[in-house]
Amino acid sequence: MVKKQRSLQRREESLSRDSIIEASVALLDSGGEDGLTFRALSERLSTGPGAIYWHIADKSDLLTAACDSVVARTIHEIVETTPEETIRAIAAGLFDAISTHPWIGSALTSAPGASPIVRIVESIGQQICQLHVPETHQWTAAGALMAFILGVSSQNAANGQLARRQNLDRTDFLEALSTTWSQLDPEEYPFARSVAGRIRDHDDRADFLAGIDLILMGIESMRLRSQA
Amino acid sequence: MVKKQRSLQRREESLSRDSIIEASVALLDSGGEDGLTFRALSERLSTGPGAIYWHIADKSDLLTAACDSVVARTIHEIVETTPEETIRAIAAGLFDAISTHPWIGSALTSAPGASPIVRIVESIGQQICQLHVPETHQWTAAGALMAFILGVSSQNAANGQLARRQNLDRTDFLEALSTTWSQLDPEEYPFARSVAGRIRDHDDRADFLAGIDLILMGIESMRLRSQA
DNA sequence: ACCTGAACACCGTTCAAGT
DNA sequence: ACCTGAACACCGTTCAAGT
Repeated sequence: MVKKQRSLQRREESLSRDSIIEASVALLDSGGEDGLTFRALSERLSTGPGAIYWHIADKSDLLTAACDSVVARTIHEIVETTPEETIRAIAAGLFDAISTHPWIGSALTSAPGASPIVRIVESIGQQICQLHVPETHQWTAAGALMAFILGVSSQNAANGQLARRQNLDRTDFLEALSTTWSQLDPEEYPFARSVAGRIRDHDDRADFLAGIDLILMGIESMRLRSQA
Repeated sequence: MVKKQRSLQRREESLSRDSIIEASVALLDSGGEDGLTFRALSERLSTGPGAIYWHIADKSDLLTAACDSVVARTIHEIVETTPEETIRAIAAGLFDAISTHPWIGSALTSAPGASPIVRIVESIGQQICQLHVPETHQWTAAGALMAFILGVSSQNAANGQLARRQNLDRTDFLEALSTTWSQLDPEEYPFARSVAGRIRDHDDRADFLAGIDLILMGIESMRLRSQA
């Protein structure tokens, strides 16, 4: 009879916004942006495509909600220490999350002002306040950090997706990119050629965190200057 | 007979990669990302949808090519002065270009390593070299600037598109965003609430350029530190 | 109130057939 | 070599009809 109760409960698990979002995240993770389809989704949830529209407005709503669920979890896991360290932790957490769920990158930039963005702004902004950045500069500092984090992370995720589409691993992909850049016209592309070698064996994540430190240094300079 | 020659010439203008890209940019500008369709494109070029595939690999190729044509034009227009000023000019030029052609933002992030990105890296990198940033840090500096420029510009463009979709102008949109943020839960979102007012009448472009200065300050700190 | 699934109006892409 | 346009295999979304 335990069995009976179990299967009864299971059948009572009706369609809900949360279960739809959970299934969407799974589909996006396994099949990328193209993997999320109302047909694939309804099949996975053993229902019809129309049923989903009772709980979700449209595909954009669905994508933002899926995005928000991952962002919320990521930010929730951050352990707060010093402001600088916490900002680095937020940055690294989002970088890794976007790396594992590459679809987040593009979903975030097409949902400005929506809840996932607000979560990120908030978590960064609270640390900016604790750094004693004057009120008039807080938005500049938080906005710059957020844009940088999302910008680099999305770019990195896009690299990974491109590599996967070409059936290469990360090393082979960077190798190929490095080779292409090193063969560019020396007259027109001296810089790209000169950094081509460095690209081959660089660590995107370390570079990213170095960029964060760069901005933190800039924020410190700004703070000092505005005090003078 | 002049007339005859003219119309003859005009008919001889057959389909070419360039004319396809030009038409694509026009469609993207007027109808956004959804406006670019092989059917709409072939109609505009008075041909069949299949004809386009003779000159272009697929839609992704088409989007990257359209993107590249705008980026190339933008970078070409930059007048070189001091390294810092030139970097600001590149940044402002790209910000404005992405503002006018909002579809560039998402197209750029989904085409990593492709020619438009290389153009941008190159133009920024050349200035970084002139700032006497040590070789080992050049890629970090150029990469950080690029990510920031593309990140903020895309975000800004996405804001504009969202506003347009809601039939609001920029002021009304920021007004609405500010109101939403000011009504957030004070316990959970103190920062977003506190900057809500500042968002209403801020200048995205000025904020963006302030962010660029922030990063330039960070690069200067990095350079000084690595010399010591 | 919530779900079903056929139907509608689209897509990108292919390909035999033309010139 | 280049173009045509019908056809294929999909989409997101709607909506009468069910429970």
